Amino acid sequence: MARRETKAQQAERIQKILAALDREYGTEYRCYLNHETPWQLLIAVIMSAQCTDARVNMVTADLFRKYDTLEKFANADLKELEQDIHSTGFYHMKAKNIIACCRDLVDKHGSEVPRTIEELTALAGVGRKTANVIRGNIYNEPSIVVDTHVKRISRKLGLTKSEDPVKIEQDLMKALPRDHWILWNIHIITLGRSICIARRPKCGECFLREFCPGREDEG
DNA sequence: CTCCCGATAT
DNA sequence: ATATCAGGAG
Repeated sequence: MARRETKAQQAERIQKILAALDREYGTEYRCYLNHETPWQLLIAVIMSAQCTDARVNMVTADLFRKYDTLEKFANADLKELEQDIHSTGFYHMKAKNIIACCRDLVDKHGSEVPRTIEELTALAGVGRKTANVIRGNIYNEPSIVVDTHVKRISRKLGLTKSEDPVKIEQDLMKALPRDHWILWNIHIITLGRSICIARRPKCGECFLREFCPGREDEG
């Protein structure tokens, strides 16, 4: 039976992982979803569900020119918006949610994007993951975003054993220093897109290899 | 739990 | 053909 690593050992390993990520990717936050305003980011994140950010950016390039105000989204024609965002997938639900969400922003929030988890998740199409993206990116609130990459890679790195996003978020808050919470998400996405790819992870060329209990030995 | 769903890589 | 993509609603 494999010996379990102690708390101190794990803390030391995490420090090395964070240092390697900072060294490789830098410490400046960057957003992969193009936007100029908070409400644009909110709409982009709603559309990013089960869709690549590159695809969302292709759509928003035209979309944010056509609907250049929050009010235009709130008053958009459903069928027309469905066609406008068709290529992001799940377009019936996303279009419906975007309109309902923007109506709520206009009617109940003075056309501003709210700050709290409760207010954000009360919006149509906004779950915990989207709410945490807004809190971290727009309001600079320390928050852990658990998306598909964070879930997969945090599990591989042995920072959580859970499948539940809320539990993963809690585990990561305990494991990671608060000042790395926001950066963890974007660093792990960067890693997950280039090296720790879901279908075929390139463990042989991963700079976290020696710190990763989930690495696969390739022949 | 199921369903939503197109685009892309393998 | 199949897995995967900055998930969320019912």
